[in-house]
Amino acid sequence: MERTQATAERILDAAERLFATRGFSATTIKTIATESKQNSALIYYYYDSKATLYRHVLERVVERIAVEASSRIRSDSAPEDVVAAVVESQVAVLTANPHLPVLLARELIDWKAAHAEPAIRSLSAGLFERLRAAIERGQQEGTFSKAVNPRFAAISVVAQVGYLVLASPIAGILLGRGPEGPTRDDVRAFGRHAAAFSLAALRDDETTGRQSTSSSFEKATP
Amino acid sequence: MERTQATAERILDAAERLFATRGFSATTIKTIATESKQNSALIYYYYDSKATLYRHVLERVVERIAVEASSRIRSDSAPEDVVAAVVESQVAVLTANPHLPVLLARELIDWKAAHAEPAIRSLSAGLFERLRAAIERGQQEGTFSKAVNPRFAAISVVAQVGYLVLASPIAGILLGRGPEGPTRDDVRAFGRHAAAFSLAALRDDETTGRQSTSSSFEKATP
DNA sequence: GTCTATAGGCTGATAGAC
DNA sequence: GTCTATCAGCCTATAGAC
Repeated sequence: MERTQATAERILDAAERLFATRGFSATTIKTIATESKQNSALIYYYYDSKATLYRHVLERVVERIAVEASSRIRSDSAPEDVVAAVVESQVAVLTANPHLPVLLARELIDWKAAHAEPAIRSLSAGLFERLRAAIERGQQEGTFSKAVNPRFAAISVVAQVGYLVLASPIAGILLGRGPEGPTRDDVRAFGRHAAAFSLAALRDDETTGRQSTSSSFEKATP
Repeated sequence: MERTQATAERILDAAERLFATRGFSATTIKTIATESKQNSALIYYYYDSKATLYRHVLERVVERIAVEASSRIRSDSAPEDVVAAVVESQVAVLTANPHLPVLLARELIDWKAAHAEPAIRSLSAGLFERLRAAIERGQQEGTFSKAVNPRFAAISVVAQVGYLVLASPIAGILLGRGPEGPTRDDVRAFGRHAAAFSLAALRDDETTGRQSTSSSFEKATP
C-alpha cells in the first residue's frame, strides 16, 4: 500500500511537470511513463484515462493553493493590511511551486477553467471576496478613495503579480532578464512594489478629486 | 493570383482561429482544411509544414498589434496622457480581435515566446520604453511620486488590462459573468478604471510619505 | 501490481493524376 | 493550383501472462 501510493504519486509528479511544460495534447502517456520510471500500461491501472490523470493533477494543484492562500489572510485586519497580505500570499504561493502558474494558465486557456471552475469559484468566494470587502470597508472608514469600483480595484490588485507570472516571458524581457522570465527575487521585489502601488492608488487624497485627474483620458473616450 | 492569395489567407484565417481556441498540438491539418473549406494537401502547397503555418499565423498577428499600438502613443504628450493612452490602446487592440490575447498567451506558454521574441522585443523597445520614459519624466517634473520604481510601475500599468484578458475565465468569474470571461464592455469599463487607478498610484502626494503608508506590510517582510 | 504485446485510429506529410 | 490516395509513424487504450 505504501509502495503503490508512492507509484501513483510518482506518476502524478511526472504528469504535473509534463502537462505544465508541454501542455495536455503534447504530453503522451509514454513520456509520462518514461519520466516517472514506470510502465506505461501501469498508468492505466491507476488512472482511467489521460483525461482522468490530468484532472487528478489539477485537483492536487488547486488544493495546494487553496490551503496555502486562505490561511494567510485575516479578514479582521485593517483594510490596508488585507491588501498587502493578498499580494504577499500570491507571491508566496506562486514562487513556492514554479510550474504552478503555467499549469493554471494552460487550464484557463485550454478548457476555460472547466476542470478547475468549482475550485476557482470557492477561491473567489474566499480570497477575492475578502479582498473586495476589505476595500469597501476601507472606503467606508475613509482611508480608501470612494472614486474606485471595489470589484475592479480588487482585480487591479491581484492582476499585477498575476500578470508577472502568467506573462513571464514578456515580463522577463521588460525587466531585462530575457524570455526565461523574472527570477524569484524579481517576483518578490515586484510583489512589494505591487502592494505599495495598489495602496497608493486606493488611498484617499482629500486634496484632489480623483476623477478630474485623468481628465484628458476621459475626454478621449466620451 | 488574386484567387490564390485569397486561398492562402482563408487557410491562415482558419488556422489562426483554431490555433487560438485549441492550441498547436490539438489542431490538426485536416481540421484546418475542413474549417477553411480547402483540401488538406493544398495546405502543404502553400506552407511547408504545420510549424511553418503556425509561424505565419503568429507573424500576421504580431504585425497587426505593432501597427495598431505604436500609432496611438505620442511620446511628447504629458506623462499622465501617455499612461492613459497606453491603457487605452491595450483595450482597443485586444477588443478588436478577440482571440488575439489567447494566441499570444499560448505562444508565451508553449514556446516561451520563441517565435515572437524579436517582435516582442521591438514592441517592448517601442511601447513599453515610452511608457517607462514617461513615468520617469513625470517623476522629474514632480507630478509622479519618486517612491516607485519606473520599470515596475510600467509593468503594473500594463498588467491590469493584460491580466483581465489573459486570465479572462477567472476575471469573468470575479466579475460575476462566469467562465466565458468579461464582455467587451467590461473590458472597456475596466480599462477606464485601470488608467485612473494607475494614475492615482503614480501621483505624488506631498502630504504623506509614500513609504510609510505600507508600514505593516514591510514589517511583515523584513 | 507490474509487465509485454498489440489493436485500432489518427496524424503529418508526400506522390502523382488532372 | 487543386485533387485523390496512401504511407509510415505515433497515439491512447486494452488483453492477458506473470
